Amino acid sequence: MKQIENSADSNSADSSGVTARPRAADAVIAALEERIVSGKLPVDSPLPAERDLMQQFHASRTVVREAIAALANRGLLECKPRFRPIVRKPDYTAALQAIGGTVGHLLDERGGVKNLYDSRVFLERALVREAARAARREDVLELREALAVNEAAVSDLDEFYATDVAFHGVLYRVPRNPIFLAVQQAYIDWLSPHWEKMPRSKERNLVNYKSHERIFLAIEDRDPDAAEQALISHLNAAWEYVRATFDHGDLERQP
Amino acid sequence: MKQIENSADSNSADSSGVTARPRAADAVIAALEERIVSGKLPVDSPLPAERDLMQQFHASRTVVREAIAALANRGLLECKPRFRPIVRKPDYTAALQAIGGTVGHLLDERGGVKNLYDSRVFLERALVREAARAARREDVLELREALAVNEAAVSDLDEFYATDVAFHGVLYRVPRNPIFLAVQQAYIDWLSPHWEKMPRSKERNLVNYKSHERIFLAIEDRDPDAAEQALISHLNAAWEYVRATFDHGDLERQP
DNA sequence: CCCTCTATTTGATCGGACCAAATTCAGCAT
DNA sequence: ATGCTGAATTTGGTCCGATCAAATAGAGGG
Repeated sequence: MKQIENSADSNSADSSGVTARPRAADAVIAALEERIVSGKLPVDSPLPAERDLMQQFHASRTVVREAIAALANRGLLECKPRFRPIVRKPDYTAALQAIGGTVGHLLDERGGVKNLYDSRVFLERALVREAARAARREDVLELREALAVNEAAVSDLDEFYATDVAFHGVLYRVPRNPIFLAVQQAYIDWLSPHWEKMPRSKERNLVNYKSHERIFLAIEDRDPDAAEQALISHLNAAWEYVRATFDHGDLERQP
Repeated sequence: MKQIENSADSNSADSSGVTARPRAADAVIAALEERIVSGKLPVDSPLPAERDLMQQFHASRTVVREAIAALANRGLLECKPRFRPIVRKPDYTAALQAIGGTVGHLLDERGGVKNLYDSRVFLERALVREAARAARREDVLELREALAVNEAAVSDLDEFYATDVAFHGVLYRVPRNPIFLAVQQAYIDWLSPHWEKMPRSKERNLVNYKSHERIFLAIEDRDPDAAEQALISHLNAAWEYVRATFDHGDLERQP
């Protein structure tokens, strides 16, 4: 049983004690949300026509439409401009992608990129430590394989980045927590636009590959400290490279 | 200069090569977004009336309204039901709060809480290591202070949780990266609802305080390994406690 | 049975209208 | 002049009906 459940969209901020009269759309939103999460509306299936929904909910087209928009923004519906909205159940990856726009603005501020990159370094430090400590045999094998693919792509300026990402991706998979997968995807989505304008070169790729190799060897050796050190060197060097390439003010840290 | 910049809401998924004809609202959205980020519309000030906007943008009320809804969902506007939308510039904290609803659903799935909690443990392990390695004098002082406050609240069943959060909060502040502050807030927002139904007791508080003390001492000693161990014991014990208290299926991990 | 062309459905947008709450502001009391 | 009260006006929330163009379904031909 739903009680009040106001706030059609993300923001509620009910500072006043009294809950403002909920908008009519909120009821439709809640009803549709229930139908979606309960499975009455199957995932990946199209939503009924708007004119149907307004009859079912005894509501005007306006509120139905508003509800659809709200649910779309929450990720429960995916609507392409002139097509039927598709029912979706967002996972962590989708959730983080949903705030990509906001994060994009934050990255434009001074030190925005640095902040995000620092957090990535911080997380990956912990990831390599964990990998060195607790990676399963299969993880190590996967990492070795990713490393080999990475080496093979050193001369391929277009492919190397992908294999680079894939190598790091193995690290994110070790804890076997879907949250980390989503976080890596978020880092890729948000950081790579700022990375791709960086000039690529075979020499640079070789340096990066060597770093990956050091990281892998440390993990294989079950040496968390060495792995963390290798990772730090690797990512710091990469940062310094882009910083040297085009030093905008937006690279400095903003505390 | 904006080029096309379609997709009013979060989801774009432009799998087809051709960008679908953007909706009329998208133009208004882009225009308003520009005015907001550029500061033409001052933060914390109310948006012009809808009827004004429809004249300014030469658009119908429908699209203006839709644009407002979209921007609200992006966090650039904060609208209370019958009031003027307020211009906002969301930070990382607001961005994460915006996906609270989605995460809420993910937490209801089997192992959802466990996944999130595990990620928290993982992050805080890295945080205490970092604190032990690089905390400034002022950080240590702050931590000591937070510890003292925590101890003083052992008998106060209502206050202890707050001081507990505050103690951990100091750890999140050490890297001086606003992202971590936002992440902690997210953990609090998303996890505490699942925590608060846990019975509180002075004995339990004392145990937790002792754990905090061990963590603090290890940090003060500049011993990352000990700090990490203490943190792990602390959070694992806390988890086992809730697990023992009410073992729902939704606690097991979902890989 | 598959492809094509037409008829229908449906999403997007518009314009107008109504209501109730919010805001403004004039007028009155202190 | 200052502050308070209530009416007048503004404004957001909601509904209705209509139009248009694209999407979809269905009929007809190869």
